[in-house]
Amino acid sequence: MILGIEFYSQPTKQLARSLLGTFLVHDSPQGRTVGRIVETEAYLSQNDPACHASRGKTKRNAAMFGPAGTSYVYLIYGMYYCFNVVSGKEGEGEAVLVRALEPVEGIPLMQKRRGVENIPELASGPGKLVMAMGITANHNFGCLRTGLLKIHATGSFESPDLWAGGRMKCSPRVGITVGAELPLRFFLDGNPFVSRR
DNA sequence: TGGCAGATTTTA
DNA sequence: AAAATCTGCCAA
Repeated sequence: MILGIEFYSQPTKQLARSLLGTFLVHDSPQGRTVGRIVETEAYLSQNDPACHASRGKTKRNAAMFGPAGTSYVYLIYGMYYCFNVVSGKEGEGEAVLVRALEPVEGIPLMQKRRGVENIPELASGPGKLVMAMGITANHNFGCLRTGLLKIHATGSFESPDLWAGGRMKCSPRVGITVGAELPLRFFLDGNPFVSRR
C-alpha cells in the first residue's frame, strides 16, 4: 500500500519516526529494488542551523521547500548523493534524511550497482542507499506518491525478510557540527543494517 | 573572487 | 588518516 498525503503531512519529527519500518521502493528500468527504512534524521525549519533550508532557498535546496512527499536529492562533498523526504508545510523547508535501509528485494541489482557483495554494506549509509536503489539527481523534486520511487507502508515482497528487529531509539545526528546536540536521529537499536562508523 | 566547510565513502 | 571534488557562504 502506497502511503498517502496524510502520512507525509505529519510533523517532521513524528514523520522521521513513522518512516522507520516502511519500504522504499524503486521500479527502475533495470528492475525493482526494495529496502526497509531503519534509520532517519529530521531537519527542521526553526532553531536548526544544520538544516539546509536554514539560510533560505538556493538552487540546490529548492526541492526542500516543495510540498510534503516530495523527494529532495542533493550532492554532498561533491561525490555522493543523499535522499530526503520533504515534510512540513509547502515553503517551510523541512525534510527527513533517510540514512539506512535493510535490503529486501532486488538484492542482486543492489550488489551490481554498489560493486559490493556483503548485504549489510549495501545500504547502511545515506550515500550507499542512494547507489543501491539507483536514485539519481533526476529524482530531485519527484513525487513519492505518484512516481517510480515511492514508499509503501507494508508489502509482500518476494525475497526472504531479513528483518532483524530492534527497538526504536533516538540520538544526536551524524556528521554535523552545528546543532549537533539535538536528538533528531531515529533508528532501530541493534539492527545490523543501521549506518556505522 | 578565493578559501573553506560540509547531512560521505573508500582506500592506504 | 586522507583523498575525491561540488555548492554556497563569508571575508577580502
